[in-house]
Amino acid sequence: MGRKRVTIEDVARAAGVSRQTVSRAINDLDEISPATRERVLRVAKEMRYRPSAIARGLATQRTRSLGLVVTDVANPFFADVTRGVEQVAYAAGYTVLLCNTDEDAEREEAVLRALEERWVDGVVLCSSRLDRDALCSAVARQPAAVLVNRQLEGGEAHAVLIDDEAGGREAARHLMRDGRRVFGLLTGPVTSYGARRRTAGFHAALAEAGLAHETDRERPCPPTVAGGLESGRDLLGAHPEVTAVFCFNDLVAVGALQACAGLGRRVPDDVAVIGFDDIPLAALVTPSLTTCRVPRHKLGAEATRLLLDEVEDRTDEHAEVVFRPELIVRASAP
Amino acid sequence: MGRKRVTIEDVARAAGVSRQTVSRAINDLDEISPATRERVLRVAKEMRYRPSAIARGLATQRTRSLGLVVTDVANPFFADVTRGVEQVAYAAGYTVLLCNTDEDAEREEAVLRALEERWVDGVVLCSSRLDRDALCSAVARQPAAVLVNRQLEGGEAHAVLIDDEAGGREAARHLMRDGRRVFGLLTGPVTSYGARRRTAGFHAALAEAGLAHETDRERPCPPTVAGGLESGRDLLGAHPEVTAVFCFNDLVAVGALQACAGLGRRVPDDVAVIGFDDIPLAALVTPSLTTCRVPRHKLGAEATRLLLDEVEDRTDEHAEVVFRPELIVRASAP
DNA sequence: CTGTTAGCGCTTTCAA
DNA sequence: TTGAAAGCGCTAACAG
Repeated sequence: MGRKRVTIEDVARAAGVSRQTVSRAINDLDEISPATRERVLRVAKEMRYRPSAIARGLATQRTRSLGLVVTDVANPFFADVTRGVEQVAYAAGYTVLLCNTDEDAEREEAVLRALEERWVDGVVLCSSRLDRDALCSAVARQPAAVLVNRQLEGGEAHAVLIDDEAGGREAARHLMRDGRRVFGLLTGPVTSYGARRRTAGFHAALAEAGLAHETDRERPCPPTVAGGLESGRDLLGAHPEVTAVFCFNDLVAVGALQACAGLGRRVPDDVAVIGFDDIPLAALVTPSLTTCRVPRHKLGAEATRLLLDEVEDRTDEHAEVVFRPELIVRASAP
Repeated sequence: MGRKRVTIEDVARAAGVSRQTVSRAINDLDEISPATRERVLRVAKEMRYRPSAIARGLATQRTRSLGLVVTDVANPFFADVTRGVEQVAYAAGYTVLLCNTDEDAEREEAVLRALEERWVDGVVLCSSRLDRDALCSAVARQPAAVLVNRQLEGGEAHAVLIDDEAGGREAARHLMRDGRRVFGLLTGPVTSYGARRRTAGFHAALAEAGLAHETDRERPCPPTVAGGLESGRDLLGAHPEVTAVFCFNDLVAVGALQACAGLGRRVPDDVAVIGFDDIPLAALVTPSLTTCRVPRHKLGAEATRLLLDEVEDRTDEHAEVVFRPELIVRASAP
């Protein structure tokens, strides 16, 4: 490990040509005779030459790398989004720099700064926790950017979204059809754009049906099993009249399931539970979770496609792609 | 988006000093007067100057970035390892490039090549599927490398391991204590080093107890729920006499649970099931999984610590760190 | 078709 | 304490 690097100069010398000719060969340009190209490539291969992406980046001002910012890599939601991003990026010859923000706005800004210094060609920013102004200027400082699960109303950036309101609405309607009337909500992080819209959709459906709802039966929580367990306990303890709980995501819903078990409330007989995302776990817990399915992989893939369009100048406008969640009915809320 | 970049030159001009002086200020070197440093930093900040990691990398031959290679980001095991890596790397000022191999050796080599071209300072390589020779030369081409879940007997690289044999042994002993005598194994990917060692440990414990075991009650499988389901069905169908199944990991074990359910075999009454890793899911399925807990986060963190030691020349020798798995007894194999 | 020259933005000498 | 010159490895623009 750690021997000298083989440079384009070394290859040029060994092949008896100029650096530029080597460059033409390895980049498959056509101002070069087939014979020399072949010879150069052979020499390069023998020497195990690897063109430096760093030097190339400095020369071309582009790095063929993309930043991906998520709040938590260990969240199955982002794991799938990440795969979608990776797949499209890799196919187009780009590398992905993955960054974690831990739901923290400061950390998010630090991470975006680091990506900027690394000259990534663009950024996929998921579930940003920045406020409007900070987000706006952060996005403006990147050469290209696509938001996921978040929107800038002015249209300053591409956005790939799910119709959170529709999801919330469908969940509410489904519960009402089942005869439920008193609802609790575990609303997730207060800084989450999606969380607010899901709640809004849920409220809208209740209002439509002329049903009263008290917001003191709502609890924010971290988007984790632990968060759902704790806030779920609190909610159900304070409001034993609740017969259905709509959760920010499936992890929270699993926590809610545990809270029910701990309090001796049967699911779905006493309390129905609905999650969001349809992560693989949702089908595996007992009772299995009713949830709003989100095309996570597509979210990442589509975001990356849009990003590459912008990076490679194939588009001027800022697109907005909305995926509609699909209610998956399972045992926790039949 | 996409305005001109502010360079060190711009800052130098604006501050009325040389580029070198700006460099000294931003890198906190001490051959500079406090007054100029302060002034330069103020100007740099006003201009929102961001030093280019690319140019710096070319000049210094180091990029302050690390590669992380895993077989699947969406696997909760690697998600936690990734967090461990990220945490240590970030604290030391390094960026992490995450790469997926999809359990494919060719893809793994491609990914390592890409990292080499990007001049990462070192690589954390998890669960490599390369054969000994390929792995050896791949490692030799990186400036520094740490293997996770894999070992090079010659000691050509740092390795962070779990004691897979001990895990397999403990699982077998636990099942025998419960009176089980006829075992099936879902052994995971054939190319997995850990898989072979887990199976070996399991075998060893049976031999120790003088128990016969037929290897035709063993099935390899992809390390996923689907893989466990399919191979589990096949195994239990062909060998109804099996009363306990030891699985490569928890995902496979969950698949096995589903296979049992499908075949009407009760767990643990008819068939006991043991997994490996103790991913969060293990405690959440019904019946909850007995499994060997592996300190995934520590695995990643420790690997990165070793890697940084090598990158920053704090060590010469190749360390080998072994974590011992801990048997967590739950409902699937009491 | 091939080579030469210049320069990407930074750090590393070495002088002043 | 500061600055000037050179170079990291590559590509872009131009000449031949």
